Amino acid sequence: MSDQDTHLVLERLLRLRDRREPLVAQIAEWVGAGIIEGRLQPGQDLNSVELSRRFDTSRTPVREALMLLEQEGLVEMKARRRPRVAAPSLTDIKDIYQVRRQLLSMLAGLLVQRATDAELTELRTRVEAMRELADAADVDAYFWSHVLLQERMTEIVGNTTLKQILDSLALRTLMLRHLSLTRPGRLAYSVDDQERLIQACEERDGELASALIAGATVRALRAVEEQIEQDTPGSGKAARKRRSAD
Amino acid sequence: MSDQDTHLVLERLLRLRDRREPLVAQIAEWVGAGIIEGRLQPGQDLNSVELSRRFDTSRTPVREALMLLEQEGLVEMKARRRPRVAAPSLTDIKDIYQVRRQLLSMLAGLLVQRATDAELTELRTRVEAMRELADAADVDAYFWSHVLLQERMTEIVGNTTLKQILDSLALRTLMLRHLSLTRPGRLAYSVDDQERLIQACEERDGELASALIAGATVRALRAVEEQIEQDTPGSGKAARKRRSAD
DNA sequence: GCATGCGGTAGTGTCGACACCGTTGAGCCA
DNA sequence: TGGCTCAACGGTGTCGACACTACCGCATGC
Repeated sequence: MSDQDTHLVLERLLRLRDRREPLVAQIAEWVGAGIIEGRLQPGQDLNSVELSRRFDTSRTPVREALMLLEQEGLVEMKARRRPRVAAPSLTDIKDIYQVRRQLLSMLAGLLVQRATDAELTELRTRVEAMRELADAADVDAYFWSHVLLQERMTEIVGNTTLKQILDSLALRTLMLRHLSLTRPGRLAYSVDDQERLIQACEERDGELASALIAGATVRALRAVEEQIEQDTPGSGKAARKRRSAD
Repeated sequence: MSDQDTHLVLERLLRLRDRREPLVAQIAEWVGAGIIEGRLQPGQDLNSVELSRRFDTSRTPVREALMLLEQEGLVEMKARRRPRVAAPSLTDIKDIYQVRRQLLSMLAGLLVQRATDAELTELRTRVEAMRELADAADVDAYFWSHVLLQERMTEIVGNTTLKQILDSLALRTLMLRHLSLTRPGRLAYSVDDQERLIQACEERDGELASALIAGATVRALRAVEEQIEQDTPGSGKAARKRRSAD
């Protein structure tokens, strides 16, 4: 998947289409993608003057873009302080995954109730494509397909509120998931989870689907935790996660 | 409960403390309270020029305040269009309550696990105060106490993400709840629900607590639905709820 | 009478400037 | 040397102005 597509996905997750001017959208996408891809480190200052120079605009649209990302939990803003890339603590991360688990299992239940057979077929096609990406160890492509799959599921279920919240939580975990999927073997596990989930949906077994997706979420969190442990032996040097309220 | 307190609650729900300049906070509180109290009707235009005149500022802080409220679902903004007071459709409302039910039942489960006895005592005290308000039919005071009670519960549980989402959903339903609690008998039902919930927590029965709060949410939705039916006989005159994407 | 095209108006998005505040580093004192 | 003060700097919040656009009423043609 190309950078072009990355921005398309971000545009959808941030609901930029028609909601914001293209200028603001462009900035939000660039910064958002930077955070997710790790180009911008957690805790790093996001100087609005510098950003406005980079995009050759005034600070007003930059500010607006940063506020958008703040809402999605990617950026932290305090009055009169420089905005920074969000640096969620381990506790924050666990909290996010806990809520996510609950809502995903709700999603699975609704999916079983509401998805048509045709829609399930479509989802299965997507998962099969993902299996190929996983086999090819194409982490980036797999990663974004995963996001798109989930977005499609929320669309099928049709609960706008649920979709918005899950999109927001997805964004928050994107940078972490990007890390965790890099772990060897994780891709295969992940695609297996997806396949089992689709199967349960096809068998119209809501309980099973909920349980499967909840389990997958727990495993995803565990992978992230291990990755963080590994990144910070003792109390690491640079990329150490800091409590957001410090 | 006075207007003063209303604004204090709003300040907390909108997380304005330290996050925004006082000027922005003031505008957001005024508009937010207006929407919740019904002073500003759903669908009504929120002219930023007029607002800036009212607060004797430029349009920049007004814009920022409106964006804050947009995040919380109280205001709808489309690029180059006038911001409007959100007018959720009946479907939207059902969706919100569905998600809310799920998260509240998660909250109840966690509350049972994590709340200390002292904290439960505190909650019980609050509920007892609420019963008095309900007996006195002091709708406004009951209404805000209810919001505060829930906010306290989320604090006790200590999951920041969960708290933020529930606060946001609470705001979205506030104007509806304000209506629904006005219905005769509703206050008594509501306080009964709260009392049973606390009891279940004291007995450390997570399943029961979850079920109770879920039931209470369903009843709240039903009350809102009835209220809307009543407000719009056939396809009412002024305050008819309109699809947000029209 | 009705649809269509066309200004005028009102309101939004962006800009550059300015005032205010947080930060930082140099100098000072103990 | 170590902690404190303070001033210069860098960056944020707000402002008023301007360009652009959605909206609305009007006129025109049929």
